[in-house]
Amino acid sequence: MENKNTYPIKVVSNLTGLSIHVIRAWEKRYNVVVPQRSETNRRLYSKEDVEKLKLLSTASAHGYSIGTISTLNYYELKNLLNASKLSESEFSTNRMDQKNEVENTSHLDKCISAVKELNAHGLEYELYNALKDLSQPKFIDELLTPLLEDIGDMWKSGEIRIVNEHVSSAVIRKILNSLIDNNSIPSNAPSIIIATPKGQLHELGALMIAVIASADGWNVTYMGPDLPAEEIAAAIDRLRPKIVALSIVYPNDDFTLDREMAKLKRLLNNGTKIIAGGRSAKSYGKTLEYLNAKVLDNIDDFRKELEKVRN
Amino acid sequence: MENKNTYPIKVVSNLTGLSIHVIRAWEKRYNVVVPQRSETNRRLYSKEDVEKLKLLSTASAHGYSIGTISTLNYYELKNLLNASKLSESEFSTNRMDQKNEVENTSHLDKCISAVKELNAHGLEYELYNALKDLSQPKFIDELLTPLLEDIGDMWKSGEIRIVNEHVSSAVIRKILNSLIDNNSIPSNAPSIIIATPKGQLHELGALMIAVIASADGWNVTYMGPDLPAEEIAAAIDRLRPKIVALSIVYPNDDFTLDREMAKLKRLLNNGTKIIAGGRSAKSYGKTLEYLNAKVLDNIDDFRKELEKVRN
DNA sequence: AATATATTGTCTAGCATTTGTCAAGAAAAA
DNA sequence: TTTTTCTTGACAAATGCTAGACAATATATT
Repeated sequence: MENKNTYPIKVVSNLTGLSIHVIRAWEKRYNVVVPQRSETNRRLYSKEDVEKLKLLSTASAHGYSIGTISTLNYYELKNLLNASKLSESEFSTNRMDQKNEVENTSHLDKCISAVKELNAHGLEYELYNALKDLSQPKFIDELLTPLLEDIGDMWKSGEIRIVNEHVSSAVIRKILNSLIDNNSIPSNAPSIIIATPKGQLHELGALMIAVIASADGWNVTYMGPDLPAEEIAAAIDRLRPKIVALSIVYPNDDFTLDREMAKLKRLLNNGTKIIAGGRSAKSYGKTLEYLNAKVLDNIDDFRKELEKVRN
Repeated sequence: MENKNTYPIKVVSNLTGLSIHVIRAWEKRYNVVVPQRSETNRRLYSKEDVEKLKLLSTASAHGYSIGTISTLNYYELKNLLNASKLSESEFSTNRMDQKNEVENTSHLDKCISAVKELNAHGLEYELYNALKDLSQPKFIDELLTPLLEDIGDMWKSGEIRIVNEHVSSAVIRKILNSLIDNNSIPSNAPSIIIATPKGQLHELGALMIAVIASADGWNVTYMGPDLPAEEIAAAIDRLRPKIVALSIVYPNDDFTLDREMAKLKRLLNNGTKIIAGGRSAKSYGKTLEYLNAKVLDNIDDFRKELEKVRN
């Protein structure tokens, strides 16, 4: 194979989820990987470099400081992550052959084609493929989120039918479900409840949040869509979670939600933190403020909030 | 084994469920563990440190005060927890521990307990356990089906709340999804579309059917719940499946469904076979007969029908 | 029973280190 | 031209450290 040292830094950044700056900083400060250089001094990363950086990236994301793990080699890193039961999502679908190259059509484009063609298998295959290439955060932030937006747009514009949206949702739901790993969390991990209030049927956003919290080591209880306030309150009472995350997607002309939120407020008395997110969360500003809910714009803020509450 | 002291305090906090503050406090006050320090005075914990802290954490969570157990070593702690039947196993809620020895409690009973306790992880764990013990058909016929019936009954009788039903559904959906294997299906496998018509929100039956068809080597396109007739027709038109399976769960006072079925009939003209199943399918006898649909009572008949159509 | 004492988890303040991010200016690639 | 990449240096945010204080419980003493 000719393409042994073929990854420029931008590609490495995409593959690992690390920013270009961070990759260079880690090299400068710790020599975590020292890529070959082109004749003109460009960094050229090998496949092994990328793999090691992926491991370092997930380890770093789970609290290991780069300084302490920078000296470990590939296998020591593997052990470290296995020992902590934090191994990155394992999708060794041995069947899926490696067509690593040919990245000209992006994952997103392929996914959109599959959606239009009502090709559920194609969509699923492509998403798993992307998962192999991208880190999990990138998968969610840069593929799934825009894909869902595009599907929504295409649906609104009549470019696709309801059935396309349904089938795609089913596939995405399946994949998100498979990413929620409940087996590797410590017994006394902090708990989070995830629900979408009554009148809110769309659940993919909630599932994404569930995946993120699970990857971050939270004890996730996913309650699904369309749950009345008193039911959410009952669950809080029973499970005493640190956080209740509400996913709110539908636009703001929905008075049911206001009523439900008021009810929830009445029913709560303990210190559980409430986080609201989703496309339309902001439109309920007053209601949510009244609930002492933290309103989050985007997924990354949700990640940060998780960290904050945890400590 | 290399005894790497590589765990920084943040990771230890995540692994043990203890806050960083508590870890330091316990060290300052009782020296429960005394980690090595880095050159710059950062704490570096060993694997043994982490294990001991885990034990201390669960013991503490179960009422032992840290002062009284701080002097115990690893094995004394183990004994203590075993003696109290509080092993750190992730899924032993203290309630269930007491009937530990009684293996005659069936999977079903354990699942029902988990449902009542709103213990999503317990339910998931138990179902996976059952999956290991039982063959897939038995799992569906003898565990999942009665479990769903029981959940329905308990819900109707007010023994459990809506939220119990929701959480359980989410878990079961997750497991069923994971059982649909789309990777090992040959490209020329016969196709089947699975949907629940409009007005039919409950989808677990449909998912069970999807699992069965998938296990039988069919190319499954699962379209999810609540799909209008013209959308189903569009999908049939596009995918040309051999079978369309409709899952009908709600009781028979639903006129929407009659209308939807009539519409579907109008929209279809090819030779696709339609199968209807689900608790309430029979109540729609006339309507479905008019559609030339085959109405099936139980899952086994569905399996047989699959075989018949395939050949 | 009431009071005193001890225990324990949580928090703050001030300082040091670590780490992610950015800017500027030059060079190479698209 | 525009984008990408390079190096260097600087900065700000995050994290960790110590010491000490506080409030809520638990335990002991009167």
